[in-house]
Amino acid sequence: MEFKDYPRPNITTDIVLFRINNKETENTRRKAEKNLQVLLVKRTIEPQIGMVSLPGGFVNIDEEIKDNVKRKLFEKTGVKGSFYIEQLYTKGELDRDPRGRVISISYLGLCNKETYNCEDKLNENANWYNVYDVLNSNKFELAFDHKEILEYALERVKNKIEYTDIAFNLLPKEFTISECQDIYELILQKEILNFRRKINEYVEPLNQIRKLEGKQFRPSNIYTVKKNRDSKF
Amino acid sequence: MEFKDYPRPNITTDIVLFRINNKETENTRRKAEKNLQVLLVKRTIEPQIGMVSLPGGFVNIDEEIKDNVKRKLFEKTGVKGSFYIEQLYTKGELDRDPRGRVISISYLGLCNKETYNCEDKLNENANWYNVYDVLNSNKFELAFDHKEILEYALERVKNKIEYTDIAFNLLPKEFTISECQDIYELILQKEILNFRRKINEYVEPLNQIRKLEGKQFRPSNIYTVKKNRDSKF
DNA sequence: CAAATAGTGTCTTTGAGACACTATCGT
DNA sequence: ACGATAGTGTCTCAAAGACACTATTTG
Repeated sequence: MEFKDYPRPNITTDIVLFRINNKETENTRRKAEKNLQVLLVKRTIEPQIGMVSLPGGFVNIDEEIKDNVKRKLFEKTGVKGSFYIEQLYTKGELDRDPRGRVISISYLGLCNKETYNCEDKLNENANWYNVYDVLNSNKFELAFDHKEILEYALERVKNKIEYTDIAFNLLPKEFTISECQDIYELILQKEILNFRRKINEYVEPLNQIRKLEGKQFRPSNIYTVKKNRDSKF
Repeated sequence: MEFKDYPRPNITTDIVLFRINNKETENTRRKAEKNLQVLLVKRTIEPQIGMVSLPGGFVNIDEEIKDNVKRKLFEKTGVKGSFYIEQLYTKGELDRDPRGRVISISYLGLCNKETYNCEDKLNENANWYNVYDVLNSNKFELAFDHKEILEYALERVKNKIEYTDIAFNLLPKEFTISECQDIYELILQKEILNFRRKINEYVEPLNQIRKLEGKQFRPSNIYTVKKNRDSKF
């Protein structure tokens, strides 16, 4: 038994992949440049040539959606790995792509230097962009409705970071409380008091210290995510 | 400029439409039969004939997704109206439909007797079912992966009811605190203390009283949803 | 008055916020 | 000692929970 033939919409995926890329300066962390980045591709063909867009592409009829997300991500940007992804939203407005009817299933991804091939070079037109620059300045223009999707992804992270442990997907296995706090403050866009205490139930100290070369201040403990705590997710 | 032709997956929508249908008994509300219901359709054709399924169907290439949800809902069940709907999740596993590749965009709907045509008769194979009966007893078998979608919808409501005002979409414009509490308790599946106080910031008393015929107890005030409170959504 | 629901008062416990304090490194 | 970050102690205040109490209806 088969379906009858009729004109079908195109199906694509798009992924909003975030990473953190903070740069520390001289002898201070406070003045560090704090960077929440998203992976985008500069368009080299019409329509919307020259604009940046989320990596993604058409879903084959015999391909699982998640496999398509990973495949297209690699083809367009050179990035692969095993990082956190979750479905975001499906957009299908009639006029969202001038070429025809396209329904796009978007995904949110969170990676860190241990969960993707960060040593490899990116494809020619792929680049990591500061999220807030992309959203707020008009130096970069996002193709199609990708700005909307990016905003939605950021909103999702902003919400879920408050009641889940997704933030840790942006951190390597071992991290300091300050590194973790940077992430929360970057995403929530505000200073957080008593962070150490709030995050305490989620983390576990290894009994190791991380000394930073040439930094003249107290080294911090190294922590990992606590497993088997009673979480809702 | 057009897309090239290639084999495309089928796109459908499915809607999980909830309503509340409590029956009061004799002279008491406490012992009332409390009913959270979902609208399902008995399948009359293969595959999975005889099972119940969520109303839905194929998206036309020139049809907005939300329009398709409403259209298919009406065609399959006879229900129409202007009630709350939101997108739930898009499922597209290769083997989820034996007839071929089907990607389904599911929606959650919440209605009440004022927001849909409840006076009209339902289509022959459509019916309202108690949600917990459907999920927990094995009297009803849900077709395809619709049980998973129904569980997901219930989970979504359960979560959002705690931090949004979606619950009020299950109530008519005017209601009593007890009616409202019934909904929260039905969905969260637990008794709630101090409910009146918790809901207070969301509701506003009209200065009217609802007397119930033959009920020998204090009549309650009538409330509406408070507008213009500073909400996040 | 009794039965049943509607609605309030108030005590206790818990957790969030503010912020001062101690600890530890390199120069 | 100083500058910078790491980490703790503790006070205050507001929200959540428990539960006893009052109010209003009809038979």
